[in-house]
Amino acid sequence: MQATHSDNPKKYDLPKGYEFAEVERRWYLRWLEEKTFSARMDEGKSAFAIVIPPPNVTGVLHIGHALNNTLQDILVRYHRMRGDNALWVPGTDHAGIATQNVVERQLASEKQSRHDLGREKFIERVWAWKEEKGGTIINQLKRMGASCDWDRERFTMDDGLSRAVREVFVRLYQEGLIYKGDYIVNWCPRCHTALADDEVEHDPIDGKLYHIRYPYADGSGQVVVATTRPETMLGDTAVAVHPDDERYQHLAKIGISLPLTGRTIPVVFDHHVQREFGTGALKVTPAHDRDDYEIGLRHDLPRLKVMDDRGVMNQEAGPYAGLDRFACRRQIVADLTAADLLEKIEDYRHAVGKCYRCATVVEPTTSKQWFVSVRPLADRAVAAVQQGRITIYPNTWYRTFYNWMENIRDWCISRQIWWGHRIPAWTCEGCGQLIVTVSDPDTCPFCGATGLHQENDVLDTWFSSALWPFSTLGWPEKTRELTTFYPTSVLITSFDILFFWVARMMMMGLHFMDEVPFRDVYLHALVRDKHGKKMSKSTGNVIDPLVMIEQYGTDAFRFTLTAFAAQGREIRMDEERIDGYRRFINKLWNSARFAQMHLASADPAITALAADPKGLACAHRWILSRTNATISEVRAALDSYNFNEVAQANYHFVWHEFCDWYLEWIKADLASEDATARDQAKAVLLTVLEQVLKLMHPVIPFVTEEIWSQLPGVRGLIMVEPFPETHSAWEDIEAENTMNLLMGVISGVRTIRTEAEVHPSARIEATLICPDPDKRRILVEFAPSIRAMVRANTLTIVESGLVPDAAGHALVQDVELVVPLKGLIDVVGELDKLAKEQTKLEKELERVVGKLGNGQFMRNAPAAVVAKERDKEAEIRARLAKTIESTERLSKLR
RNA sequence: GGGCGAAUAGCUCAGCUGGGAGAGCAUCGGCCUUACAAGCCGAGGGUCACAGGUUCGAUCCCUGUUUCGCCCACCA
Repeated sequence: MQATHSDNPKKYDLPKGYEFAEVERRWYLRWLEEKTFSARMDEGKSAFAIVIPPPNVTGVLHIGHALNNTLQDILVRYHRMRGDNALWVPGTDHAGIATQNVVERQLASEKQSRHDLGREKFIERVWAWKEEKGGTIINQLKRMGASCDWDRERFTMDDGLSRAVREVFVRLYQEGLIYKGDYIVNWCPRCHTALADDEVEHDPIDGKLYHIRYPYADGSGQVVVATTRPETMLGDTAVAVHPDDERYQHLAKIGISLPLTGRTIPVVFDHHVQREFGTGALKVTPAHDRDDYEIGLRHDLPRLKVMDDRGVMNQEAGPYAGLDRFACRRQIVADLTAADLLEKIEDYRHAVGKCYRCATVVEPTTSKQWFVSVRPLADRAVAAVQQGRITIYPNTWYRTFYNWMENIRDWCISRQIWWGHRIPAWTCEGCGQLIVTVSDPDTCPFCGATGLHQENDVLDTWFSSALWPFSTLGWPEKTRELTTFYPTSVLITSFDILFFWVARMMMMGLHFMDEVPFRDVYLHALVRDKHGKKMSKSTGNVIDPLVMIEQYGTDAFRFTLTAFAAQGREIRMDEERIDGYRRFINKLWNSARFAQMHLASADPAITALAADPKGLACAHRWILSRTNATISEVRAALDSYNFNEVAQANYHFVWHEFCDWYLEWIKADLASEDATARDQAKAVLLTVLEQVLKLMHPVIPFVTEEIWSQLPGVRGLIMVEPFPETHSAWEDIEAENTMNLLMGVISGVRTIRTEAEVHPSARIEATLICPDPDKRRILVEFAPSIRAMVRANTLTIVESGLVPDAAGHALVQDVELVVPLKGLIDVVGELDKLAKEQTKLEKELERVVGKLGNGQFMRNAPAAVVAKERDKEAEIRARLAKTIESTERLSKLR
């Protein structure tokens, strides 16, 4: 790259290609040094705050994080430039099970288990791991350019947040909203912990449905029950049938002799039973099935646990004790078959719950757990959303949100692992009382005894993250941060944690702060591969953000994510697009290089010329008007979270208006002898470039900062420059119309050239036939520019005239473009094209005429639409006439 | 079983409250026109999944169908 630079050392200060790696490192360090990411706590300004969805401390940056944090950074940078007191709070989540797993694996490689170390040592070990390796993702966020206030980085287990967690737990307990209960939970036999309902994933599997004969205790008959899990029959404490099921009315007084155990169990009548399913009789295992648990409660059935925490059959399983649950299933099936009690086995596809961490089949089981009564909390969250105190984007999520909140169950918050917030509850060995306090008690407040035992369980990780928006701002202290930044402005996250996290933040925020945690929620899409598949290591379709950054640069990668971030549900990431946007960054870079070449010696004060564009040449007024429109579009898109439109508007403006037309157009001015022309061009060039760099800085911070620093004059950082605002003085419809005409004419002539295979460097003679006097004046005025842009020796502009036989011809608006051709033209090909064109126009005309002749249309359609149709008709007629004319002309040449 | 979403150019996607569809990449043709060949100038390419309905008019609204995807749910 340096080699190309030295090709022309005098002319260019910037290297020919954008070298992102060095630039990105340099500017990020500079931003950190100057503390530009720090919130100023200036209470006079309006606050804009975002709390980061804390990534797992074990995490490495994946493409979902990349998207999530790019969008947040865009908003924070935008608001910072707008002059808001902007704060982006970063941090990480202790991620209970995930982190514990990592360290346990480490121990396993040393042939140790956490039990060998004991709880205290194990936790020390996890902390050590966290200190050493836990910062990975934070550094990766920095490479993404994230402008977080790093001095405020938090961790869900740091002292302040731990204090908040205890405070919340104790208050909820005192308010009766936390209780400890015997309950059926989803148990992961591998992780040895309870899982929340939403931590269980249901996958359909091909299983079997076993139909088992349960004989009556008196030997007078039998009832057949169906189950997918025969091993649970050892824990059956009833058979249930529907109360209205006539087939089974006689069972009221009959007991069932449970096979293989000889226990006698009752028959109960319960509405839950589906009469149509199987035989309409249901075996009831209250200790190992959620439904059966409920039935058990209603009929006061005993709960017989037949498995232990590892999924191994226990003493209650009698001869089966010691068998793994699946081995036990096989044995039971064999024994039932031997006893001729198995009526049949059917193939059966059904959903099985699996642990979201390790995919082990979850075993529903009863145990003592801690719960939050969520109903009252959920109701407040629903009310807040209904009242519009929180706005959800995109709005398709409202219904889903309400639906979930209506059906929410109590939240099991205890986890049987070691890494996490240990539940602040102690049992007194003396009096047996439960003590729940913020600070560790020395003695029992009830009996004064000193033997206190703290709960072994820790809290669900989501419990602490639910407090994140206020705990990170210093709660329960009454801090300036809280009064300044709470409620935060917007939460940006992926929709898959709407319930895990977002809803719970609403509940906790409303309960403890009496105010919503954020005004807006923006739920972005899930990033998939280009075929719509989930990215996963096993399928090998993962796009690694860090590799993308190395390869294409952070800005190109960020721009791609932004361009993809429409308000949908999934984003299909295509690496080719990243490459495309890398070229865009390079294009921008080179436009700056061009500008630099002409502006090197310029006084930046010349931009004052652009403040009032009235006296400027048309192209300048046009680009300022387009700049103004782009500013307006970009701001609107940012304000409404339409990120893809931000990218789109900038891309189109920079490449296709600023570069393709404006820069080409002003080349002549910049080379002109006329000092006024040169100054105007320089002034507007610099003005537009400044505007566009600022406009794009939130999306592509590095390259904009680099270019900005190279522009003439002494400059501060672009990241603290004011964001562009629209100027009504820049809006200029007339200039836009004029330029549209000129650009149309130029493109038209170029098309003729290309189609006639005129060599690009060859000069042509062109004639423009323009009956409209106003347009003719414009064409005459800009003839030199047109000539340059179409490479014409002569450009004749006339009111009317005949088209010579051998000529390329086209119609733009009502201007006829004529290029006489010396060489051969492809008469047959041309005629073919004209014929095609003619039928197309005739069809269109038919439709338009039909429309205008339709009384209904004329009566009902708005005047503007009718006028548009009329214009269209006139235009089609004119084109049609010209097409027929051309056909006749060319036919003569055949 | 409920709920939600998607179906638009070869590919990946836009298309705001209904007025004959756009971009990038890919394809084809031509250019080293000194900011950029990581580029420039052009071109081709679409029954907007299917069938109805509402409307003067439907890619857009309604109903149904097909295909795909997601979420929730207690049918053993």
